[in-house]
Amino acid sequence: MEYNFRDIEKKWFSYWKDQQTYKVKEDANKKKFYVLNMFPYPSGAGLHVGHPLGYIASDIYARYKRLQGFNVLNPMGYDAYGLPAEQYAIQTGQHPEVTTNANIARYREQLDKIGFCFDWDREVRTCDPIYYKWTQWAFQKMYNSFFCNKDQKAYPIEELIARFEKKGSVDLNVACSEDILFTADEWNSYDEKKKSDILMNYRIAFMGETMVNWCAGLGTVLANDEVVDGVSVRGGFPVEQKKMRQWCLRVSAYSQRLLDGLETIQWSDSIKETQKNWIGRSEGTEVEFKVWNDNYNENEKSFTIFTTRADTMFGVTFMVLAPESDLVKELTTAEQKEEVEAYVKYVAGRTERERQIDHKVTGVFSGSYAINPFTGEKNPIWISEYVLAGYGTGAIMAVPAHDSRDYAFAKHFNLPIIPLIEGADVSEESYDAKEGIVSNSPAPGKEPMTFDGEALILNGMTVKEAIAATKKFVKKHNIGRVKVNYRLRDAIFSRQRYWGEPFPVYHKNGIPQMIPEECLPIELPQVDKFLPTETGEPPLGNATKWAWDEKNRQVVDCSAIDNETIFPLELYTMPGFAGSSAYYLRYMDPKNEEALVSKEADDYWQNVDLYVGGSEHATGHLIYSRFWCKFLYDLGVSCKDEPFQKLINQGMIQGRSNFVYRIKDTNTFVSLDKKDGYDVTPIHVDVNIVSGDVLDVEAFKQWRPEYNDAEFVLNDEGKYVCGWAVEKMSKSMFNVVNPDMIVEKYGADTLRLYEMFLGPVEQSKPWDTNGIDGCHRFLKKFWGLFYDRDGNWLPNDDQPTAEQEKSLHKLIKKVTQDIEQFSYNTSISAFMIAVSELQKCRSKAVLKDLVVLIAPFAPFIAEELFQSLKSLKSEECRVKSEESAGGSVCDAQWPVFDESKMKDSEITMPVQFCGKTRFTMQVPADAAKDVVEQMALTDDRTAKYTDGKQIVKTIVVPGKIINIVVR
RNA sequence: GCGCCUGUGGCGAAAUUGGUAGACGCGCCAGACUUAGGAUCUGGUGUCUUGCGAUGUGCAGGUUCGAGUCCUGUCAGGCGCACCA
Repeated sequence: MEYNFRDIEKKWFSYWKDQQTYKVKEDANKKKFYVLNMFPYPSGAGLHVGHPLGYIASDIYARYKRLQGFNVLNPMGYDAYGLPAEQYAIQTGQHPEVTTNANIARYREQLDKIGFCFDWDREVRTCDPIYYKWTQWAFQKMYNSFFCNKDQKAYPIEELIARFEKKGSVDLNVACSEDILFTADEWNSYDEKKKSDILMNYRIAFMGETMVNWCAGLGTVLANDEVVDGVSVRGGFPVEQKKMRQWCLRVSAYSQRLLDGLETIQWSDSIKETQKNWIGRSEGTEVEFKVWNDNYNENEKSFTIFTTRADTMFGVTFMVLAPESDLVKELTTAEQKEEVEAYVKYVAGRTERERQIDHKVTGVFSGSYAINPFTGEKNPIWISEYVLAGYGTGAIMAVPAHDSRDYAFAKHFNLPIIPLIEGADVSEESYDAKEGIVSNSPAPGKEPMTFDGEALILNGMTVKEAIAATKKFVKKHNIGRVKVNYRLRDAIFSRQRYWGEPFPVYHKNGIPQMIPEECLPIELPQVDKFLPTETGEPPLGNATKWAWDEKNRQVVDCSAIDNETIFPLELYTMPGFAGSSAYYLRYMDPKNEEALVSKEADDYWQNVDLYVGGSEHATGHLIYSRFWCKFLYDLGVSCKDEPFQKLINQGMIQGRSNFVYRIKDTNTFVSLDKKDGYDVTPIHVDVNIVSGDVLDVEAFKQWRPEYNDAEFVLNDEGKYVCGWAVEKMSKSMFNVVNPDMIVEKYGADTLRLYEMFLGPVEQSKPWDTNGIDGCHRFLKKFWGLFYDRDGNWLPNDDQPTAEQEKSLHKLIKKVTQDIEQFSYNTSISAFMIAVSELQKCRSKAVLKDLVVLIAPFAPFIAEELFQSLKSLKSEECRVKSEESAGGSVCDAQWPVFDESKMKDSEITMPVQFCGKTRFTMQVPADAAKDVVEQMALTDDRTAKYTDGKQIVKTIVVPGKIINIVVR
């Protein structure tokens, strides 16, 4: 009987659906395992063969874990909000919801064909009000929380208010946008608006006037990870820096926890490294410098700089302020005013992209000086764009001898350079390394400043020691403080778009107000246009029913706004990462209307054990999700403070394009191997009419009208061979391979097997349909173990031979190990070997284990054969319980590896040279004694064999002894 | 510039702790069965050499009885960060 994958796959797909085979419930008697894929954005193009790669990898693991007796949660859903649907809506007027739903339906259809064990009852969609209710809820919780630096934990904002009422902001150590000083009396005297403004400074979700990435092309602000090289990731539109009032999340508060958490999770080094860079922790020192100029006497005005090189205090020759710094205005003297203003204007006119690409040395003198606290010298204060306003204090001390940027600046403006490290030559370039012995600190013959009679002397110390000594000194004498800086910025949390979660916020007399929790969700209103309004408001400004009736607690028509009881609702929407940050929690309890996730479900499922997705989310989703999780952990909603325990980044599947070669100015196409000697133009040809790089000539003629009368120069075998290249998989290259077509031609099991056989899951590789026949043949051979060509059922009650047992157990060991390590390609190789070894095996017991082993990879064929084998007695089937005795292969038990079955004629023994064990080798058991005697004769290099030949190395493999004769 | 990763046949790739390099698959070659083969089966297939044999994991060294694997340098490709003080 033929392996009829079409009937088999159709049959078991409906069976699994009818039996709800993949439905999971919390079960205290079973250990849980949570497998998760990054949920897809349902784009209009549908799935190509690259998309399911990660899903297949995780599906195999999920099925394997289930066969091992775990209760496996393997859900799927859709990240349904996003720009493409909205852009499409703007162009066509089609509501994004309509396109999104159509795309989801298409995705689902494609996914269903591949045989995943998803529990679709748990599906979530980020655009579904019952889902985004909890996105809005989490936002409100963040709004009503602040972050205590000392405890490294979020608390309710009420606790902060209570503290303000008692003690004001004195000695406060909480995460904030800026330090604000006020007493309890002052606080209590403030009006509601003032209090609200101050609290915004501390809330975890807050509205702030910040520098944002404004993308005019998209009409919205973007987060830092959505901008690359000064242009938007989506669309590639230029992005400029602009100060705007936006909702933000105080992600930076969690910097240290985000960094520490990386130590507790099993992610790839490269992703961890990327996140570490993005968080950018740097330990340094803040030092106060007093200002000296015509306007200020000494001691009147000072400012703070941040440095990681406290050891270089004696090498400071000038100071630099960021052009955007508030200090610029204060420190510019009257005579420099004009020049400084011109410079600041010039810098403001430079785009982010320009600043990133060319690092011009520019700057202007402010007219003021700063007094170095250690030398007492007056250093000029300059203003330059190479100092960033957003990092540290926006002001630096410049040490040109030991910082390349300061060096370039000093050379350009002819400022002094003082070397501080013994033997450092700074005549050509700066010495940036943090190595060497400090000198010139203080310079010979110069008296350093004293503090309570004590002076800082660093000469003779190593750089490391000098940094430590300076830190200690600075702290002791209150000149500054030890400070840890992070590069991680707060996330801009609002977008000027339509197709996103609306904020559960209304504005009352300039003060944002939260919609009462019990009124959530606030649903996205209907609009007739998806573009910004004529007055420049975001698209939600087009909504007519978008006001909040405080008294009746409901959304009402905008025309009713009276600013007494009815107020306008927020016009911004949330960004894409809002809905994707905590979706993994929602899968645990997707229908709960009372909570994001119930205590019981959260306690049972905890967090994701295995997360599979692309590495491109390293600085986006994977940071935001960790932040969100930590916040929910502080809140007591999640019992884990890391969302994803183990992360696998599947590689990208690139396209493999095919080319035909048209002879210039003709409609004749020449085969690849004949093209030399012709002047040809390569033309992309649809890979779906090419098989094994051989063009289907007739299909090509039909492909495009202009090729109807094409002529061909074929090769000697009468074939047209195409050229090929690896490119991105895209429609325009005609190299998109659709999984449906593969399933139609070869079946889902073959597709699954082949995608895994292609190479390591984590590696990027081009899709090449050419090799797929090998996997399909393997499944046919596998089928052939059970049915002969005439359809006779082959398995019987024969006892397996020792050889067959060995083949099986070798396979069990290999496959089990490989799945644990995600080396699916090598386990498929092992299957191929095992199947050839077991060609003659008729033993049901062995064949049954084989079926269970293949089930994670090729579930359809496994189910079919398993059901056929059910004529076996249930204990032989090793089915776990009576009630599931008639059940699916999914409920079978993973075969147990038995070391004793592997034992045969070989043993492992150590080989010694000169009394030291050099290596181990496998030898026939009965020959062991013999070999020991032979090896006992060894000296440092040679071993003598009984026939008198000199041998340098003896490797014994099963059955034969290979001697390598010494040269 | 700094940090991380990867370099193995015509192709995708294997190779416990250093121990037969190239498993397995594709492709290719030969043969069998065929009217036929983009079906199936069998055998072969790193390179050079008629053969014996030599040689071979980007390149150059080193450690070792022994290196794809460890160390140093170097080249190439990829990724991340990037006036972050």
